[in-house]
Amino acid sequence: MKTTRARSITQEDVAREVGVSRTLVSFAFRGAPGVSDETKQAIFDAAKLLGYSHNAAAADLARKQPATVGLFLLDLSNEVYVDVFSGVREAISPMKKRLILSVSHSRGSIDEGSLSSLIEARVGVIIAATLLEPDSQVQELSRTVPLISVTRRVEGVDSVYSNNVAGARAAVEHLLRLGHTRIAHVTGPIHQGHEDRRLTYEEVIHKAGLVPQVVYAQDYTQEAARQAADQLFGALDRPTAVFAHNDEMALGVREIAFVHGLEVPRDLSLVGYDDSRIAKLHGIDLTSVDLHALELGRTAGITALERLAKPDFPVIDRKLEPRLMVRSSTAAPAR
Amino acid sequence: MKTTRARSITQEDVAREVGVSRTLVSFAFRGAPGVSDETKQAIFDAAKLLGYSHNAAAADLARKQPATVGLFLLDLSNEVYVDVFSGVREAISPMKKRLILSVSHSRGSIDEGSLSSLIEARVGVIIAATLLEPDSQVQELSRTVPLISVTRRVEGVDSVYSNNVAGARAAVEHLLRLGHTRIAHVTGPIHQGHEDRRLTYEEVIHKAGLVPQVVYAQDYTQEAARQAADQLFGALDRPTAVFAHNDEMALGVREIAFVHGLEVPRDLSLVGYDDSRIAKLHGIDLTSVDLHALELGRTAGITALERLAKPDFPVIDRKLEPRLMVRSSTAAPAR
DNA sequence: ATGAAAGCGCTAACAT
DNA sequence: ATGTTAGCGCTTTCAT
Repeated sequence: MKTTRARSITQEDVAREVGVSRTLVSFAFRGAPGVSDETKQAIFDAAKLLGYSHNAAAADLARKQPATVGLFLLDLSNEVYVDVFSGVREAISPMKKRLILSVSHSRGSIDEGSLSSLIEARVGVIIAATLLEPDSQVQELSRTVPLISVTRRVEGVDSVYSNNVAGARAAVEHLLRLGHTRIAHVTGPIHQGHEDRRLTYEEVIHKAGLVPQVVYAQDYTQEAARQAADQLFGALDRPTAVFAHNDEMALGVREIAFVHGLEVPRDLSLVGYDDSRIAKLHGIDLTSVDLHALELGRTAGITALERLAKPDFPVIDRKLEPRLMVRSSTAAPAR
Repeated sequence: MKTTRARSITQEDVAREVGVSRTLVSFAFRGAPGVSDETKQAIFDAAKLLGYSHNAAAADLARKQPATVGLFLLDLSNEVYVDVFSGVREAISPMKKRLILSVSHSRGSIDEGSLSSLIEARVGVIIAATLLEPDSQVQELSRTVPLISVTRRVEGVDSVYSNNVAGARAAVEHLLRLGHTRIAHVTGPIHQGHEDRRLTYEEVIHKAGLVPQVVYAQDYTQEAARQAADQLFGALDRPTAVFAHNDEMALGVREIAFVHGLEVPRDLSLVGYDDSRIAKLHGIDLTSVDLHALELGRTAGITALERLAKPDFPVIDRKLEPRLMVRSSTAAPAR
């Protein structure tokens, strides 16, 4: 039943069928002015008849400047990135830009291939959420292709991000206010540009006259957090509260705490970050910092469009303010 | 600080720099035989020096048959599709195929654009999870480009799917065995090829001498389910158990049940479908049918590769068997 | 091992 | 309103 797909139907074929030049066909398909309604209709009819479909690769090649936005996402199983995607698409789809997606292969370490696949696709601009590379590499990349860094501010590079210092501060202060004195922080490996939450945690804890306790997981996923947090709950003076780098990690901590017989919030207060849908579920009710991922995506999309239009515009820097969402995963420590 | 990006560096530039023909450069980059190690090295060096990067659009155009796999995903906020993605990539990445992603715009209705964007990108094969179009349209599409339908069997089209009849039967029979007599089913709109779960539910319920109660939500999302299931819990003889089309919808039902003051499983037993990570969380513990989404993706990836290699091979049909995962969201009804 | 040359399907001046 | 023409950057016979 498979028909042989020899040579594909081209605009030339359509032109011949209608009896016009290929230019008209090209014009018609791009809605360019200067084609009579009559011929336009004839062209569309013939195209449908012949089964013509536009060849984006050829068009991209012929066109001088690319009409494509590349979106790099770190990890699809973290809902934040799905939200960023939705936001970007929302912002971009009204324009006639194509959006091509690239998802990182590695969840906690540096990833080369995903970015270069975008570059090879000759996108006009790359929106990247989240880059783990050091600033210098990001800056270098942005010299090759216009780049919008999302969820992370990079000096000299268009950046759309959330105020992580404010978010982390709100989270930790919330726990302090509840009366916790042994508050741990669970995070991923150290990467430049991703230290605000941890550093703020350490600072606030210090200022309160307490001792910070940071656990580094292998990456930023639920699984890694679960594994890393295990050590936390074996000791006698285990923490009574944990501030996790993100909701996924908070969920991992929550699972392993349960394995140790600890209930949230009775035995352990837990704060996440991202305010994902899961955090809001009854039975999870995770206190979390909302960084407005969808809005981050929208803003990044708009920024990308602006950058595409004005390559020489000064560096754009957009910071959103997060919001602590208090739920029942946090409470005063048992005494 | 933005440097002007005039004309991009081409193989021609590299060739000139090294003092060879562009053929050699092309050969070198594709690892084609017939280039001395010496010149190959010189070419790579020059490429790096000039900042050359391969142009995929141009290559695709010049190459006769495309080396790209297109993947269509219905909804990224449903973890099943993220798993399918992971599986597909896992299967495909060892080969040198590129993978391009397209995510549906509409979550519960038919979506034209996303598929055509894949066709316009001239992919060699499309893996689609999940297509909502009627069989006839899917079959027609598969005549344009080789198509692998995932999570749904379509006659005459390569299909990789799970046995939904067995899965739904296991789910409903589990509830019957617990003693439930008022079991409702919450699902999305009626689409050809997506009725196995509902039909099986109805059949099993009927055979048990009970009355089926089906609620149709606007699409297959948590939000839609929440909204649609509201009516379920107002009535006096409300169901004591709900079998949802998927985990997302089950979660939606769970939330609205809670709003009505119902606890799971005390007042309501709940069965989902997909066995996503959320289902496994402590506090959620959702009984669910595992359809092995990751494996579905892997299998689809392999199938796509096979189809690419042998366009005229007979239609491939691969069915996986699901598994009911019983957790504490289901219990005997209160009496 | 290396090179010359044709052409992939399309866009975009530039003509008419 | 319509047609002519010259590429875009690459792959790929076919020569040498």
